[in-house]
Amino acid sequence: MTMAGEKFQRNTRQKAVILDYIKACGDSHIRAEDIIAGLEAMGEPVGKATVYRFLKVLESEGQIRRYTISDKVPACYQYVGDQPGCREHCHLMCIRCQKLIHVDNPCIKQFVRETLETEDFLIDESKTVFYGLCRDCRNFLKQQ
Amino acid sequence: MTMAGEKFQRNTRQKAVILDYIKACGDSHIRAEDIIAGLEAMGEPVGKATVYRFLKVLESEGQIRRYTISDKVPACYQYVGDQPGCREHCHLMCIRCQKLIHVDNPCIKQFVRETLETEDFLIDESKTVFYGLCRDCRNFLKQQ
DNA sequence: TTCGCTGCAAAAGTTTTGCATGCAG
DNA sequence: CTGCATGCAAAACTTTTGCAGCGAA
Repeated sequence: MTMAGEKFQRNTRQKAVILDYIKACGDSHIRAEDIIAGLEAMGEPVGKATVYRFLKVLESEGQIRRYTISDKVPACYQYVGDQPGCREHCHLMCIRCQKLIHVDNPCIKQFVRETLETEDFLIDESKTVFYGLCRDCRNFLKQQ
Repeated sequence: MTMAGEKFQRNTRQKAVILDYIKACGDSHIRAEDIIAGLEAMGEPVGKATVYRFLKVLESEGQIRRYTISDKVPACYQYVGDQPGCREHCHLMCIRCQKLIHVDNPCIKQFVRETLETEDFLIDESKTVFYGLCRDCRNFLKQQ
């Protein structure tokens, strides 16, 4: 018997190794291709379609987060975990070195409140990524 | 004889109608496909490759801005004009209906300033997309 | 007469889907 | 048994590229 909105999920070797692999990557951002190649190298090959399908499930469950840095680069994924507290902040990402910085700024909280009032739009702050250039990369580019 | 970094550009009918079309769209975001279809409908057909190639040129010149809202949706373009920065803004996107809303909020400007000071991180506000649910979609989900 | 520009088709590259088979429950 | 899951290949889709011919300067 399944609940209304969610589909019953079977436990398979493939799902287990995919999730383990993502968890083992910690804070770093990995692409679907990394998972496929990594599991292949570990002697636990999983089909490409299976990986993409399960990534969608994990994302909809909130277990992982999907980042679209740009459309020139494949999407990246990151393990979030079950603790809801870690979702209450947004991120800065450097478009050059892909460094990720956590941000918890009152301006953003205020903006989220205002947007709900003025636009009637409920922002999910945890999905927010600000793109730009970090200090190191700006210095590097200056020297070019 | 061309300057160091820039390539000499020839004036052609295609470039003229493409740029005119983008300008005529004003503030709205248009996709490459919109331009191709629009010009086709106007009796000024331009090849797909030509459109994409010229869009890249216009973007590198700063005449238009390119938005990658998500990789589920094609890139959008907008005319900027001669005063880059004057239309700097970010976006709200509904994760259910994919509606896009323009936002020009002082909280965000403030956040961008603070982030440059405290994190030494230079945010490109125009690349920012806040994801969430619009009023219509929240009402729809409530009724489920 | 240059040599950048155009347009078509094909390629590139990530993500999705159809379908036959496999296997968890 | 049931029917969701898997894996392969093909498709879907946006964007890029190769190339022969065109045309602006």
